[in-house]
Amino acid sequence: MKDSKQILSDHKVSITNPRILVIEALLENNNPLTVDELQIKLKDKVAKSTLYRVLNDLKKINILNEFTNPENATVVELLLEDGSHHHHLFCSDCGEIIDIQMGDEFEKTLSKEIKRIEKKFNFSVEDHRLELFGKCTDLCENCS
Amino acid sequence: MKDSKQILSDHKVSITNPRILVIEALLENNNPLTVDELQIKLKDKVAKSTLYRVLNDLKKINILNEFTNPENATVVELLLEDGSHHHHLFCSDCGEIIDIQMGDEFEKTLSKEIKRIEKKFNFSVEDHRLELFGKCTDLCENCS
DNA sequence: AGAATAAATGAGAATTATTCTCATTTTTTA
DNA sequence: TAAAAAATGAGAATAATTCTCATTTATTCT
Repeated sequence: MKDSKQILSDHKVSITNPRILVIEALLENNNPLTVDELQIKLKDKVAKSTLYRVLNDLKKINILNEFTNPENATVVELLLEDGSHHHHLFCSDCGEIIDIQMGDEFEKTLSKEIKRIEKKFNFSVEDHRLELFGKCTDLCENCS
Repeated sequence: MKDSKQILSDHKVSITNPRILVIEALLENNNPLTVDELQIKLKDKVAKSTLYRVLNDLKKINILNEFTNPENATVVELLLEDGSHHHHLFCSDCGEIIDIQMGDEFEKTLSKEIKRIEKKFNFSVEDHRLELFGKCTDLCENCS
């Protein structure tokens, strides 16, 4: 597992306990967590206000990805290596969020389409996000 | 323009002034609106609590699509015809949100990938959403 | 059409998520 | 290791959304 202190010093921000704990909580999970879930994991270790502040700090140094689940709750995940472009799969039964990688063919076709959209709307597209919604069929204990 | 009363009666819900006003406000715009923008449009016509209630009513009858913009503000749009599958393009300068249609090739490649993902994660994928983020290059008056 | 019933509304209170304030503590600087 | 700078915790403040309940509006049933 990556070293949270190293991550912080690499990004030239001070190394504090709350930051270490938040990063470690996020590293423990392979998949994204809602702020709620994170709060529970860090109960009695990091104050709520500090948790939000630390999340904003991590956003500022560009190692935190923030988005919302289908219920519009905020979800966060660490983004450590640049080469890890991925998307998300949401289960509407148990709420689990899974990181997925799409094949090269998909990303290539998407790039082509993006070029078309850029011309059509005179836009410069800098990033994209794909979300898949469904149900995890009887794999997980939450889904009866 | 579609008739808001017709829409409501088609869905067997009672026809009330606030509902008509909300639907008309949404019909006026071709593109999605944040709840904020909608609130401003309906100022002094529909109470805030009623606006939220009506939005929930429209969600229940499946004619409202709700999502969030990159700042996590809630965005809504009417979904009237079933055949209008589309995605969204967000401008980070002016906040505009534009409906976009992707070409057939893209949607076909995506379907293939989705099948692969379904097998890999033992999931049943029911829906998907693609979001593109960028800047509208000097087309709109908000973007200097 | 009109009375009775059911549903929806408005105003503001309650709730929830997030940000802010400020006195204290921790980290960094040198 | 002392001084300066930055971060923290606790709770207050703010913002978005939902809830409550008395009143109004729409629907149903003759």
